Amino acid sequence: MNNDMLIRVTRYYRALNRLRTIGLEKVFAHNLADAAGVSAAVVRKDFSQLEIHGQKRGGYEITDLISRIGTILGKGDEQHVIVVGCGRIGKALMHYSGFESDGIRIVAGFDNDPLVYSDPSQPIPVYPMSRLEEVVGALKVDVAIITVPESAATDTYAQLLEAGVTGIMNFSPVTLKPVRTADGIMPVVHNINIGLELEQIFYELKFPRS
Amino acid sequence: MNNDMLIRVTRYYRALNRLRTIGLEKVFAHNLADAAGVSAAVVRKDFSQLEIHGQKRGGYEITDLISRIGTILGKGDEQHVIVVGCGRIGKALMHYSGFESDGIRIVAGFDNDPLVYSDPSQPIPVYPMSRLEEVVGALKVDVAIITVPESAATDTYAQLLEAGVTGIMNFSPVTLKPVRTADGIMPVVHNINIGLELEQIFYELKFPRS
DNA sequence: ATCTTTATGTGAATCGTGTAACATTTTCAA
DNA sequence: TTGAAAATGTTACACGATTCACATAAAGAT
Repeated sequence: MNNDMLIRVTRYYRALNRLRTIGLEKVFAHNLADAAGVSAAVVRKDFSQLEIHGQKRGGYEITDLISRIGTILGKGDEQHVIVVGCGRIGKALMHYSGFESDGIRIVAGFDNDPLVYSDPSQPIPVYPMSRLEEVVGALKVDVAIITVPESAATDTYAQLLEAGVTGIMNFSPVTLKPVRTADGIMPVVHNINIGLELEQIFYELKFPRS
Repeated sequence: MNNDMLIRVTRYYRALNRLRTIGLEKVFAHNLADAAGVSAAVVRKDFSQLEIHGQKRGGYEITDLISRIGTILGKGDEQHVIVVGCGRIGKALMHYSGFESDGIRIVAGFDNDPLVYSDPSQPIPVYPMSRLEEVVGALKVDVAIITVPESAATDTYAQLLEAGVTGIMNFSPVTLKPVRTADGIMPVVHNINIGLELEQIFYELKFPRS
């Protein structure tokens, strides 16, 4: 499955869950198209490739669709994440409650500041970086969010790979590049650069496309 | 200019600034390619389309390149942004200092909680939502970051458009769609959905592509 | 029963983008 | 002065993804 398609399918999945809670039972291609911001043709094409079939004229049954897509997306178990770098942004993410509905749970934080990692008021345990490998091994975590300062990002990235964390969401302005590890694993890295994103917005406002 | 290309060009721009501070004067296509995580052919092609020309065998002069790309990207004046929703994430962004080097400044926050908007310890003034239009007009802001809870996102979006803010970076899990306004302006909306991003990482780990 | 409407599903056409190959130009060296 | 090496710049190509068009099937209406 393509990357763009993956995003769309995940959006379909979310939209379907919302529609189900409202009480709907059937859904049409153009509904999902609206929800995901694409055309109905794309939805049908996606489903065609995924071998998902609806009823002609009747649309798709939401319940079936959810379980079908859920399987494709590998849903099921709760997925565990750690936050490395518990400054303001890191703490904000640790407090963020919106992940739960996606089956994602933040299980630990890491920071080198004793004032942070020994603070019992945190809702989630925070450990010093020296315990990274130990905790990651014990909790079987393989995805981490990096919210350390720019200067520490590269080192942190290396330590995470060393500890066996192969999924990374990086909020630092440094662009981290995936490089196959010694044990032949290609890490998955998503770089989210807020400054870059804002710059793009300014550019698009200044030079509108259409 | 393409969206992907815009990202690359912005990356080139950043890399160039870093290289200049180090003291370099010339740069080659493959240097920038490394910095932006693409191939050298892409860099040359980008420059070709932008009508940026280097010296054969000599590469590109960094100073020229920076001013050239700066013009293309519309750099120059400092760009002002507001943060709407001053919860944990909003406050974290208001404190974040990494924007300055990009010429971006957060000039105000908005929140409906009096405990927040009357707190003088904030580094940046926070106003109640009722003063949105007034402040936006006075400060001539046209880009906002939305960090309100999911339930308030749609309303906030409408209020921002109403106030004349046409560039939006949305951190709420609701996907906001750009719709041409009454005065014929097409807003620029970037939805950043952290949960979605994490889900993608889990998927890619579970079903590796290569 | 037949006709119309509605929506799916798929094959073909189109569009855009990255890649690769190569010609071109410059520099350096012998 | 000639040749080799290094880097640019452009053209052609291949691939993928989206859109279009249309066949197909079901439901409802008259």
